[in-house]
Amino acid sequence: MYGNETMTTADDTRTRILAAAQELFAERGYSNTSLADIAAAVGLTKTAVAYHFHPKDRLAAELLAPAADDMLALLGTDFDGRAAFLDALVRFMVRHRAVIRLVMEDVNGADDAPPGSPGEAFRTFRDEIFTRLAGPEPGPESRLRGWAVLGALQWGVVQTVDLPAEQVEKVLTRAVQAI
Amino acid sequence: MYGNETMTTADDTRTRILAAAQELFAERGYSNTSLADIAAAVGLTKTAVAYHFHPKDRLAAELLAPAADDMLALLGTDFDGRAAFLDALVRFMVRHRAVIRLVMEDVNGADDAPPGSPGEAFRTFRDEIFTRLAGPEPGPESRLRGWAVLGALQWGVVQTVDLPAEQVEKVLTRAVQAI
DNA sequence: CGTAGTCCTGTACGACCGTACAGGACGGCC
DNA sequence: GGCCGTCCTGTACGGTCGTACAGGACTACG
Repeated sequence: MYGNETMTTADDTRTRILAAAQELFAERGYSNTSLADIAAAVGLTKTAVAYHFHPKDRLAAELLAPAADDMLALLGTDFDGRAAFLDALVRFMVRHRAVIRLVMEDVNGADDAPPGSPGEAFRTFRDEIFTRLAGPEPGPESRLRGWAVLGALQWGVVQTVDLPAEQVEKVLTRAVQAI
Repeated sequence: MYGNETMTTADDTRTRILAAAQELFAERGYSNTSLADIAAAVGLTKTAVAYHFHPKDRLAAELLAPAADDMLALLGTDFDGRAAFLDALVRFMVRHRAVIRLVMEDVNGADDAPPGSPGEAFRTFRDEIFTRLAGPEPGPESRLRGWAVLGALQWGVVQTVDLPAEQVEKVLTRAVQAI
């Protein structure tokens, strides 16, 4: 080992990589963040990062794993009334605000969704959430309001990661239910 | 020329390239759209696209030119009351909804803003708009509401390009003023 | 007819991306 | 000591990006 000082070894580097990647993904997006960027933020080479997380997807997948569980729970349960669903949605968004950008946007190139790909589940998630918000075959006004809610939540949650979760939750819940 | 049929020549290709680029930028983002993608959409080679718009930036710049004028007007004028400013902001967003994603997001890599670059003006624009919305040195609640408004506008406007502008304007104005 | 200018293709380049692979430094275990 | 597995570096490959450049097809103009 390097010395008797507090050592930086083991899979602690994994978590450091994950933390750096989370931050960079949040501010630049997935496809605009290279392995070299992440490596530089942690003080390693890009091959070292690739060693721990083999395809680049795995980084996103690992970051998204906890959110994925809550996603299924959110889509699986029946809420009585729109307000209840909105509450649960806000809670979900706030809880995973550090990776919400990955959920809502790119993961893969944001276009075609090769079926069975990791990012495919997330785009269908976004659409599913939208359907829950606006209903199936929504009219123009419902569509507008639905997207407005999603946009307000995403931006509100992403740009205020430094604020306490309860406060964000409270304010956004009220804002979103007013839409 | 090719024949006596309606000819596709001249700088009409320029506008076709612009149209295709606008659409692709809107749905995939600037940095995730290559010259080859645009070229394929118009039925040309990427070098042909590069011939008309020399650095790639120029494509974005040309698309953003009309919005840039309104940006300056929006920031330059003093509105009495938040409602009046919100009205003007919604009008701006709806009018340029086809390129709002470029205004709000990437144009360049979305990170550092090399001073004097084309995209720099747009990030400072977003921040300036936010300051107008939330005030200077805003408290947590104002920050949250400000970003929620911007998010609602962006998503609402981008995802409903097929709807008539007046309807979008009306619904979003009400939604945003409720936040 | 010749010449210039416009529009486009083909090819090639350097930079960067994610990935693969060989090898080195190191600790743990026999 | 010898050996193996883990963690990391260095190098290299194929692919894609934006860009530069030479040349061809064509029209317009003298």
